[in-house]
Amino acid sequence: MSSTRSKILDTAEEMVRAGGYNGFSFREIATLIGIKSASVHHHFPTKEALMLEVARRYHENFFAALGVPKPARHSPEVQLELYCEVFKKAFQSSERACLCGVLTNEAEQLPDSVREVVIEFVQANIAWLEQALEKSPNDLNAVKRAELVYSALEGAMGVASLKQDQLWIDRVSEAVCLTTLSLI
Amino acid sequence: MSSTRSKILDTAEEMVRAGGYNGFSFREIATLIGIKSASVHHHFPTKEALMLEVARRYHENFFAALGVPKPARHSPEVQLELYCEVFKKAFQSSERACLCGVLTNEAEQLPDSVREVVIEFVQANIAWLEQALEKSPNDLNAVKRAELVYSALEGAMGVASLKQDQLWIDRVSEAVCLTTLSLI
DNA sequence: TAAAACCTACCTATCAGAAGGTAGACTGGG
DNA sequence: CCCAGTCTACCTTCTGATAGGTAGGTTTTA
Repeated sequence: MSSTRSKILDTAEEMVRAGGYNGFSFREIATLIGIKSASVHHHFPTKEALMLEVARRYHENFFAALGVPKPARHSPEVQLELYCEVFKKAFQSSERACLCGVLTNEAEQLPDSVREVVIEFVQANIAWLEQALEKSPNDLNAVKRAELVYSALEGAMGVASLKQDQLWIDRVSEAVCLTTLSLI
Repeated sequence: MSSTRSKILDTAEEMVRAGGYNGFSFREIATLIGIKSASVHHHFPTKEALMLEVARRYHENFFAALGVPKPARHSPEVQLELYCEVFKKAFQSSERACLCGVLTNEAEQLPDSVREVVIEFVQANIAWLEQALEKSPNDLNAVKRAELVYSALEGAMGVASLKQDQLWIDRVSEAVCLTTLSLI
């Protein structure tokens, strides 16, 4: 409940989403929240530990917003729209790309533990989408559809943050909803 | 001509694709090609100048592989498959994500000049796809289709490099070709 | 044609600043 | 008193960048 601790996590998340793992420093976080870098080390001993907790928290929040897929209760259309909504909200919260999307594009230089968390995020997304879309009538199997949807939204979020244009996500979301579920 | 110069560009490109703009240094490039960092500065005075030339070269090579879209001569299907092929080849060349895709996810911390080159790359891709797809029968307009295709392939390339799995691009390419052109 | 001037590509040495991280001391509330 | 939270002070390593020098080739000019 230490408010400093969550301020550190908030600031770190924003900075990673702005410039990646190599784009933030203990000193800068400290300055932004008005403490010294040694105090940040008190809460998170290493950069890897801090990054790890930021990534885990992001994962949790993301899937909390998403909920459990309910293929029995909601149509694929409805669930796909919900999925797109969560990406839109994630973007709106800071006008920046997905934390794990950013980390994905630095994978090779990431500490192993962080890369694993990112991979888990991807797999959790695919699993969610597979369940949500499995009943849609389509000659593409659920895995391929899921991977397309996830790739498209991550890509769209990156471009939206590059161009500072929320409409990119809106248009790609619309296109993804229309095309993904429209095959015979 | 100067082989050192192109070695620097090659090495820098690989390092950026591995870890972004903040993921490479003059010293590391120099060490990898067997010279001193001051000699890298002789060829490229600043990091921004080096990054700029790497990005411009990548843009050129990418569109050289793509060629000019020929909507009169080739069907949208054929051209979309060609487009996916170029992404596949770009991945295969180093098992890494698209240079501009990586830079997209660091946009905020990039020098302005570099960010502009990245934005131009995105716009050139959309323009190419719009031309290639404009004749496809579809109730989605060409812009939305183009943005979906580009977002999906950039996203897929990121995940493919994260998971070191070329099949991600193959599957997303297949899905994108099937769904994008299949509406009434 | 020979000397002077210049250019290219590298080098050594160095800088100031920022990075991640550590040790030890201070402070205020339970 | 204890201890979480913060501080000062510092270390080492790396960063982008600069100054100045050297060897060798080319170009200009007297």
